[in-house]
Amino acid sequence: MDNSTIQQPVSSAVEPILAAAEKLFSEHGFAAVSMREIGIEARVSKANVFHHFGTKDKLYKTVIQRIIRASTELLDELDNGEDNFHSRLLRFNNGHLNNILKNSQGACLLIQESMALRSGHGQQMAAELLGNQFNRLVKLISMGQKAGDLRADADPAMVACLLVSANLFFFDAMPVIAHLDSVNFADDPDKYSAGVIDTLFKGISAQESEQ
Amino acid sequence: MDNSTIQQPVSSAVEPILAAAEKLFSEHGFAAVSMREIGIEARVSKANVFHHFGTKDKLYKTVIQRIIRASTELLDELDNGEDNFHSRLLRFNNGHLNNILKNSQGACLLIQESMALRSGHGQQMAAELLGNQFNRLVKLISMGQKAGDLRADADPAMVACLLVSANLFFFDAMPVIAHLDSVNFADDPDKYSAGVIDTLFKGISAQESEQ
DNA sequence: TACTATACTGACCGACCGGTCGGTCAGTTG
DNA sequence: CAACTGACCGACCGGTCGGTCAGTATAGTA
Repeated sequence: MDNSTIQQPVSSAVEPILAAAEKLFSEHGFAAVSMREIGIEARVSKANVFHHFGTKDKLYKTVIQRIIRASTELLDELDNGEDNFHSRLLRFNNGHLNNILKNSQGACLLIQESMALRSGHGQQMAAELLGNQFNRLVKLISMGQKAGDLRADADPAMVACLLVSANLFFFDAMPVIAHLDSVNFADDPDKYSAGVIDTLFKGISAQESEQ
Repeated sequence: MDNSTIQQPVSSAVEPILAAAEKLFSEHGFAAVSMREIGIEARVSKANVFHHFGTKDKLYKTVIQRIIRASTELLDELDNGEDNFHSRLLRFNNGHLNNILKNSQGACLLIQESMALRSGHGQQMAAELLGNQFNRLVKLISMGQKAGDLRADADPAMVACLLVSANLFFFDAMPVIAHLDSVNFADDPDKYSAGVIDTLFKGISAQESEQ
């Protein structure tokens, strides 16, 4: 048969279940979502969810691993290009932010997971992902520093912290901040990202050279 | 009687219940904590928890309001002092970070609450608090800008974003980042805070004046 | 045709949930 | 002394939880 459905890896129900679980877990957290609700969202019986994933924990870990895989794949596409340091950092930062915004459900779940929740269902997996992304950014910054594009006394890890934290902040605090009249970049991620890079490059001090 | 117990506002059980609820909610989230567990943690019967707080939702909102009150009180102490802009910003940022670290349970709860969880048990309260703190910081930065201590083309709200996000990032991602060998400020909040201010003031660009 | 493996379901289980109930007890008031 | 109050508890309620199981539907194989 030459239908458009070329391959269906395991079963037609697995993917809807994973999508429903990712949506509900990210919206309400692990404990607040029941297997019955996931089955309803995926138009499948609760028993079938258990049939495919065994336990609630296994389903959750599968969801997290799927998010991590998608996230790293998206990030790999950003490693190409040989332009100068400033524009490359801008591309990386913009891509990182848009990556977060694109699948906000997954990002929400990973942030939940990386927080101090001691239960740690998938905590170490999230930690590994964030660590990898962070190291990659630090390496990029260090390269720019050795090439002379970045002042020598700046700490690459500190710069990476400022960049990543700015993006995470945009994602999960901007809905709260947006209504303040002092903020005019709430609805434009690209503008925000560019502003972050610009502010970070030029610094905020009034005197041009103090030493 | 002139005991040391001068006044006990309502009951001897209310405070332990609130403390237990704040601890458990921040560690595991709203849905993952049962009223029975809160009672056990507070060494009180579950029925007594309901006696004092009515419902689980009311207890949760009480906990959040208590955190918000404590947070704003701690922040009020930072508004004094008339030193120059740089050191004042340093003081504010350092105080903000230490404030978060001091009652990390409350901060954890507020961050959970301000995230995209659509349920919104105490979301608007958390949003109000974050908005107030943010506005206060923007005002401080604007004052420094008008006084000439800050370059005129910088956006105060953007600078505030960078500062607040850096602190939040330290709080909830540093346990994950700390193990990377590129990071050497993980266990010293003061050093981190000073580094953030320093990097932000001087900028990261190599050329001293590009215009 | 019969056999087998897998997807799938409704019915069901014990445990626990948020919340309520009747009732005990110490302290206060008159 | 009785009357009353609020803190407090064990027992219980209807309902939902994660998880199991017997049985059906379906497709491939021989």
